[in-house]
Amino acid sequence: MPELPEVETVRRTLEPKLAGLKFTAVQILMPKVIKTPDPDQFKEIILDKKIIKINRRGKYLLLHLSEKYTLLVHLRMTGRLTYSEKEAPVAKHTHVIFTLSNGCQLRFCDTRQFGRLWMVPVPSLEELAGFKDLGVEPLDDRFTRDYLKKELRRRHARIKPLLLDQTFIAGLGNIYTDEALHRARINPERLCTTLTPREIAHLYHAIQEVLQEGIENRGTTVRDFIDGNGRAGGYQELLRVYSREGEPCPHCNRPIVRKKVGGRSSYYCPFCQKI
DNA sequence: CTTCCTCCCTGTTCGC
DNA sequence: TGCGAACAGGGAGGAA
Repeated sequence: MPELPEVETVRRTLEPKLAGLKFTAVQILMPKVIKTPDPDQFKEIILDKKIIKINRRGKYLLLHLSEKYTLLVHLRMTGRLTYSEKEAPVAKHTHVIFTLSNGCQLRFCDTRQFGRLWMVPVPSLEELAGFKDLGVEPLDDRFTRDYLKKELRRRHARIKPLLLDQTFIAGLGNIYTDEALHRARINPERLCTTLTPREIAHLYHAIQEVLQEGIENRGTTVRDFIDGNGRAGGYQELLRVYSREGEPCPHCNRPIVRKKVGGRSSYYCPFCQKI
C-alpha cells in the first residue's frame, strides 16, 4: 500500500535514473490504467519528451517533462513503477512499458489494476479531479499544530477516517494512520472534536515522526511494495501495531486488536488507546 | 456543505 | 484436500 513514505521512496530511487532521459517508445498493454488522454494521444504526446525531474504530492508521483507536460502516477494499492534493463523479464500484470533513450525501461505494473496514469499540460494540473483538492503536505512547514487544531475543531468525523481523507492531509494511508494514532495514544474511533490540546500536540508530532521514519527506512513492505529498483522497504520491522493483531503492544504488552473503523481495518491497543 | 458506504480488482486466506 | 467466500484497501462517486 504505497503511502507517502513509499511514494517518496519510489521518487528518490527513480529520479537519479530517469532525470535527463527521453521517452523513445511506449507500449500500453492495459489501456484503462491511463485516465487521460486516450492511448493514441498519450503515445503521441510522450514520445521524445525529456524527464526533467520527479516530484511527489501526497501519494501522487509527478514526472515533470519537457514542453510543460506532467506525467502523474498514482500507485493506489499494488501499483509498481520500476526502472529495468529492457532484457529483464516482464512481470505479470505489467500494464505500460516506457522505453527510454538509454535503452532501459520504466515499467508500470499493478496486480489489482487500481493504479492510474495521467498526462496533462502543467496548467491543467489545477483542474485535475482528485489532485486539485489535496490537503496539506504533512512534512511541509505549512502543516502546523495550529492548522491541525483548527481543522479538528471544524470537522465532525472520527479521527481515523479523517486522517485518511486526502483533502484534509495528503499522503496518510492505513498503515501510517494506525501507527500515528498508537504513538499519540488516541483511539481510532474518537470524534475529532473531543481531542484535548495535549492529544492534538501528540498526534501532530506522531504523524511527522512515523512518516519521517518510514522514509528513512525506505517504506513499508507488508506485501507488495517495492521501490523504483525493485527493492523492498524496511519499515515493516518497526511497525508497532499495523498488521500485528494479537501481538503484544510495545508499550503495555497487552494484545493488539483489529477492528473495522470507517470500513478499514484498524490496529490499535485498547488499553493505551481508550475511547 | 458534510460524512459514510459501495465498488472496482486479483491474490491470498479462511471456513466448511 | 478442495472449493467457494471473505478479505485486503485508495479513492471515485453516490447516498444520506
